[in-house]
Amino acid sequence: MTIPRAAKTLRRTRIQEEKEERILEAALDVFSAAGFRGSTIDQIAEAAGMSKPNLLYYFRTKEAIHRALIDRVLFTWLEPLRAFDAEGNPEAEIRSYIRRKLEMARDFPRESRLFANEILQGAPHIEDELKGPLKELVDEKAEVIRAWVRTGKIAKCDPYHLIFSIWATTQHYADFDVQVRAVLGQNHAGEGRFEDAARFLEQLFMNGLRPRQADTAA
Amino acid sequence: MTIPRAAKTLRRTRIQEEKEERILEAALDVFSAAGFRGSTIDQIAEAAGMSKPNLLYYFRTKEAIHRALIDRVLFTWLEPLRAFDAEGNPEAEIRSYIRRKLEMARDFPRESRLFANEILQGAPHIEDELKGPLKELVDEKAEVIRAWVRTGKIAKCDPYHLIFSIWATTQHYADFDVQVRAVLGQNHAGEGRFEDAARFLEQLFMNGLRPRQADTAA
DNA sequence: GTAATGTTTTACCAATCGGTCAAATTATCG
DNA sequence: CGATAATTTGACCGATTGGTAAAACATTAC
Repeated sequence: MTIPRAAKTLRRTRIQEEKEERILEAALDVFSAAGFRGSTIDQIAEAAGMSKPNLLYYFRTKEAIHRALIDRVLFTWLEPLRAFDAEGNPEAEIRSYIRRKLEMARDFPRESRLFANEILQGAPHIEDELKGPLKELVDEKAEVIRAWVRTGKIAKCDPYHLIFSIWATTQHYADFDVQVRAVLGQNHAGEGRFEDAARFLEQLFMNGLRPRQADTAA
Repeated sequence: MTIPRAAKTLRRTRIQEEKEERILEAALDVFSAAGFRGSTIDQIAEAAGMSKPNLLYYFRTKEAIHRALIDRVLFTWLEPLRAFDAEGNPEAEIRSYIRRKLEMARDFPRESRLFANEILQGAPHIEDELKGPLKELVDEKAEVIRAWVRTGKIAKCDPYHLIFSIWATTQHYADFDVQVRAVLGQNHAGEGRFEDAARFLEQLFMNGLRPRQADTAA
């Protein structure tokens, strides 16, 4: 008598690990390109090179695949923000945060789109993660930035909106890639747009946040 | 013998105008919240308060609804960029462009999400609009910005990435609204976040783009 | 080897999808 | 009014959806 679902077994077999890996990889492709509702189990199964019932042997529902994928990707995704260091030089920290986020937009666009799709459609599956871990992390880093403002190391500004603007500008190059390509046209076809973007954004934020007379006075 | 489709009649009746209006309004609700593939005709029909066959009497396919909606919204959506004036004062023009875009994110979030969904998923229905009218408009305005840079009125920077960064930062407040709310939490619950964002972004871009010694020299 | 367990496939299901059809109903016009 | 055209409805269709059942097949442990 066989126990029907892989989840029931405590010890995971080699095959289980391999197949789950393949499924999550395929699911990232599909979910990031079409969102949760727009994706089908069949698409994921085909991308993973297995039959639908076979896939459902490893993940019982579409939601289970999605949840496993989110859980797996979220931690890595927040890595750059976590690396934001209170002790470091403000200018260098912000600059390297921008660079890291931009590198992630370039190297992991599917992950970016996965979250973008999810949030855009009201975050029905990750509301808790946003209000919990994410908020706490941002609150913590906002406090760091606020301290920098207090000590006059950067211009007076709202730390939350500073973080939002870095998220928005960097992730834009992953999430809205087709638009960026369409507007830039053939002449900027290569990956050069990421270097141009890095140059622009670093300049914008560095000059934009440099402390000015009025700040230290107040 | 009645001609089966509303589209066949040359003269549009009062009822046609009213119903098409209601359908497009409902479609904006549904498409902006779930994307094209994630939306169903039934959802739109229910939101419009009519039966599915009745809706299909006015628009023959789901794509036709979507197309009509895009056509209708796109022009208005580009209005702020079109208003960008070469003759005006650079600082004032950029500042008011940011303000206008932010107002649109606040007042027309559904329109913003409609396009965001579309572009995120590869822009399958608006590729032509991106590569055509949008690109041309951006090219034109980029030239204006480039002229400002040449005459030393603003800092040396890539005009395309400047435009992208304004799009990204302002639309962020519409497209990623749930995340912004989740992170800001209850204490910033009201609409105050838009004013805070406006203050932050104006400061960022004004200071970030102010011409510096090195620019005028080069 | 063989028995137990783990994996895959085939066939299937009910619900939902986009869309059609013809008949019934309502508005418009002379 | 009556006739004609415009609108609405309910019943329906084939395809696709998420998911299941059970048997066939493969692997592992002893």
